[in-house]
Amino acid sequence: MRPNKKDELVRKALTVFYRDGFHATGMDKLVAETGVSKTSMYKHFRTKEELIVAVLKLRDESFREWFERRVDELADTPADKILASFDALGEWFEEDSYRGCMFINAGAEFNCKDDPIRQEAAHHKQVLLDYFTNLARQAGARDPELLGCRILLLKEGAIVTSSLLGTAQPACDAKETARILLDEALKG
Amino acid sequence: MRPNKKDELVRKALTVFYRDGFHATGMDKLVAETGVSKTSMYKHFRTKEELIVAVLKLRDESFREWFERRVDELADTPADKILASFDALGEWFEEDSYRGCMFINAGAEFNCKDDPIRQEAAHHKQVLLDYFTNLARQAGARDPELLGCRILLLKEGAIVTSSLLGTAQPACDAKETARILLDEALKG
DNA sequence: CTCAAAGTGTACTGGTCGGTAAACTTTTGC
DNA sequence: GCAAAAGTTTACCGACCAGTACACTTTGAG
Repeated sequence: MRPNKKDELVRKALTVFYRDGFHATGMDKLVAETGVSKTSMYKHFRTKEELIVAVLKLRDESFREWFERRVDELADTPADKILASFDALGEWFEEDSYRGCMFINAGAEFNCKDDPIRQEAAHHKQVLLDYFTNLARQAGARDPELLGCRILLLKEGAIVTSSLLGTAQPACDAKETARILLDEALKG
Repeated sequence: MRPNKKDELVRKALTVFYRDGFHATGMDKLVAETGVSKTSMYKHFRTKEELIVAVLKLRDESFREWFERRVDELADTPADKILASFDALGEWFEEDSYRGCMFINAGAEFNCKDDPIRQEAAHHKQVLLDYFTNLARQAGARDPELLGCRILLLKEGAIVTSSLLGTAQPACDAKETARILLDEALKG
């Protein structure tokens, strides 16, 4: 149970930060909701910012792990995986606890360019871009980097729209749009 | 100078909220940065939330006014206006003060479903959706609602991506993507 | 069994939060 | 020119903010 308490803190803090936002979540609330004492928190993380960065690192890891696994379950070929990405997103949008993308939210709250929190968010998007670009390459797209960019645009757009309008419909719209882009990238 | 002080307060508060975020901006900072006394603020707006809603209403109005005017300057036909939208966005992304979409940011900070701030954000996106749908209809798209949705997805995706990655490039990517969607919606 | 690491509760700091009270000055309409 | 409306300054409220100090208990490895 040695490294568990720290991980447990990060895991529980993730839930609260995602639900209520970063600035709106004080360390006192975290103490109340995680059951971890404040003293212990500040033994693991020197500042709230350090804790948030740790939370984002966990989120990056666990989201991508879930996402890529789900896509693999839903489709076999690279081209189908690209389309299935939006089915996976749709499932996410329909969760009760869905609150948009944590990295977009973090970027909205911490605007300073060189903020490590913001850099963590940028990193997450970059890794997802690479994921889509790889799928595009494997699918035989004419310009994999370009198709990857476009798929990412659709994904981010679908997240923001579904979150603000409170419907999972954008996932379907994005999927059909992706189909058009995929066809265009594979033809000729 | 009767209605001016209130409008001036909202206008200046907009700048600060956009730059620093909503929760990170206290009323005391607003007093310091706007030159309007706190007493006077609370005479116009009963709560901080009311002020934020007023700020968002102004933002909705002024952003759309700027955006639609700029699009009209850049293109003549409805189809070209859809494409020119992304040129206008690109100009916005390159402004030093660019900090992403204020409504996306507001939605990230205020997550409660029935929060008036969130509803204001949803309204803004809905009005922009209508704008794109109208352009799509005028352009003779097969399914204007569908094309409108897709253009909106690209726009939101470009905003989020450009904001987090700190480059205006997504505007170009989105424009070329929109061209493909437009062709698809006009052909046959 | 023992000792150190890891965890705990409680109380505290100085500063900021959103919001209010009261007494005063300026601006405006008639 | 006079009253009301709109503005101001200053001081204050209780609550919460991030972060610390200290004395205490639990836990795990040798």
